[in-house]
Amino acid sequence: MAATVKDVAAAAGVGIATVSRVFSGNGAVGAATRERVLAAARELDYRPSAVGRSLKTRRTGGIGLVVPDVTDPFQAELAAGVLACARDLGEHVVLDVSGGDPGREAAIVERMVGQRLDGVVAVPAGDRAPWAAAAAAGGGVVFADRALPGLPDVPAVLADDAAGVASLAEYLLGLGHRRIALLGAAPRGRARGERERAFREALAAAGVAVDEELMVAARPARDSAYAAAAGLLQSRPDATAVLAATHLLGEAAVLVARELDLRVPADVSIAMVGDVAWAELCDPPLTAVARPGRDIGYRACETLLRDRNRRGPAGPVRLPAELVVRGSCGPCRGGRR
Amino acid sequence: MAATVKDVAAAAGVGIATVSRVFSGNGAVGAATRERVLAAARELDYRPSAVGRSLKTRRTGGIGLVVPDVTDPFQAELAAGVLACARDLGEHVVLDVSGGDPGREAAIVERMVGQRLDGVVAVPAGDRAPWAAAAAAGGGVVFADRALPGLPDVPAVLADDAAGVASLAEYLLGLGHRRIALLGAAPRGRARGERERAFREALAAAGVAVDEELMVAARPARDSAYAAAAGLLQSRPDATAVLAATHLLGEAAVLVARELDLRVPADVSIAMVGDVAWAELCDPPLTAVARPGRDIGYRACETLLRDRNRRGPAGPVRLPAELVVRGSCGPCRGGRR
DNA sequence: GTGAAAGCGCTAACAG
DNA sequence: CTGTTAGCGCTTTCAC
Repeated sequence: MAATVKDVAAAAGVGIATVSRVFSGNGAVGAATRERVLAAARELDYRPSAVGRSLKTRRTGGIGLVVPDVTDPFQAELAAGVLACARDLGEHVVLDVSGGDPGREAAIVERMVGQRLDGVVAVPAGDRAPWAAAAAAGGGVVFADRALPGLPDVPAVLADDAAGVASLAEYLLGLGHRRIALLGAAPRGRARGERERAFREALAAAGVAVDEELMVAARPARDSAYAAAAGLLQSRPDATAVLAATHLLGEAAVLVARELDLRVPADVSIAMVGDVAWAELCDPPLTAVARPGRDIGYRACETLLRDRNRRGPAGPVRLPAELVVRGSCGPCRGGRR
Repeated sequence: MAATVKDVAAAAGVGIATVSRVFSGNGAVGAATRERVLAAARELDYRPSAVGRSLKTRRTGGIGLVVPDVTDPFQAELAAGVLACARDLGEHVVLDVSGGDPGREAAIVERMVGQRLDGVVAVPAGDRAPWAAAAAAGGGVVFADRALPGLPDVPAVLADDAAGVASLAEYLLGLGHRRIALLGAAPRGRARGERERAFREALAAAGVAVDEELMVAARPARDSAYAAAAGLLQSRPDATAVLAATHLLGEAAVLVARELDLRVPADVSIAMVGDVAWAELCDPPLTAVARPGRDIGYRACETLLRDRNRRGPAGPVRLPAELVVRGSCGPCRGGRR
């Protein structure tokens, strides 16, 4: 049984309030008394209970972090950023993964609210209801990496993917490519994402017509990504460059290209959004847009904890994404056919 | 201000105990009364406070997880396993990263004990003091992925690296290699790790003498790994195979080999311990020993939560590591010189 | 500077 | 079945 203030007070021959003062730092305590208390505490191996304290102060000193999948390198970076900021600000972090499932996410958020965490940073799965509820319940919420439409009051910290994709598209265009495929477009009928919009705009700005068959959709899973890449590379040998919208899609493109014995970049140029560790290891190293996952996490946590009072800026914060040129893109040579 | 049992009780016209019974599930409540309580709760947007409950029940329903770096793919897998098990058992997880720094780790553990978590799963940084203290304070501790000598009472769930390295070494030996370098041996004078011992034993069993200059040490950081790999590959062109003890070292070997224009596996065979995503993406795909990170995490958490009572087995649990043969190792062709 | 007492939100006897 | 009561460990007035 762990020792309590009461035990320490008794052992030190003081009142419990004094013990509290010593450990919470609030209120003045005489030097001699303080020593006696500390000695008694050490003797009893006393550690203040965060639970008791939280009940009284109505603050847990912890925040929640919910991401679809910690195993994803980008999300792991983001988590590391949140953890770093939380440490700097003296908070702890309760982590949970949603698997991208709105139902699971809702349950997680509900639980975190019940835990009375000081707020939660999230890469939301898609459903806005749980977040609206959490915000209504008084818990602070900040989105990271992606925001949800229809929740303008929830601050968001995102990567500037529009700029990132634009610079990548311009780079490809500058290399002479005209038939550039986008791996990871929206399925027919669904709303276009930010990356796709930026891509289309870049083409338009260069006076290049969009070939809708080069806008390939895929679900965010390995098998679907692979199927999409295989379908594209096999059916359109005239495509001279592939811009993968995610690192999963980029991985699929690299794998399929190898399977098909395509030389990169001689037969086809490949680039992707999201600069993960293997980009530098594959042969040739992959050109990519580096998204600042760690910074996004740090900033999101900071926004949650520090900027809670001041009104956030109108619209989400955007952190710059940087084009990292490696060897996977070359001048356009007309495609293979 | 969040609603409390008292508010709900008043609104529903019942006693607070009844409200508690409805939400905690303990004790029977009449159907009609339950409905009234639920209605009142919904009306007030009431959520039971985990803090109040924890104070009373003396259980937080949460565990701690401390790893050196969530950004490491293996540790991320391990974390995912812990998270999965915790979810299955209804616990939440407080995550923190030590950066491999014993001081930081000690502070983290100390805090977690103060939080009255039900236990902690850890990939320990090296210092045993904080863990001894935590165990003494009554918190359960389970090590994952690596154990600390001198703490026999702390259960551990590890990969069977000895078997993994042995099978990898035998594979290389079977390919005819005799001058096999081990990237990631212990520095001169420090105790040999399990992987190194297994490697030496495998050589001995095959009647191959150990060339101490092929046992290369490196700190677990990218720059050090790279330097070690570069030093080895440049100074010993007669080495025909490299066994990297970690994925960081494997990465370094691949990078240096490319830098030096060595063909893999024609000029040198490369293999590593730890099967990360990029192993399949690099060219040629890397042969590796897959360590079951997720299972280790799951099992460690399970051991912490479920098996607390039964005496653990003597010695750590070992989960099998599996050799995944890809294209980076070929028959020995005598080295380059 | 220090102690006594009240109470944070909840659960668990114990009565009724 | 349901209400009353007594704390869980801590912080915080309020007196002294």
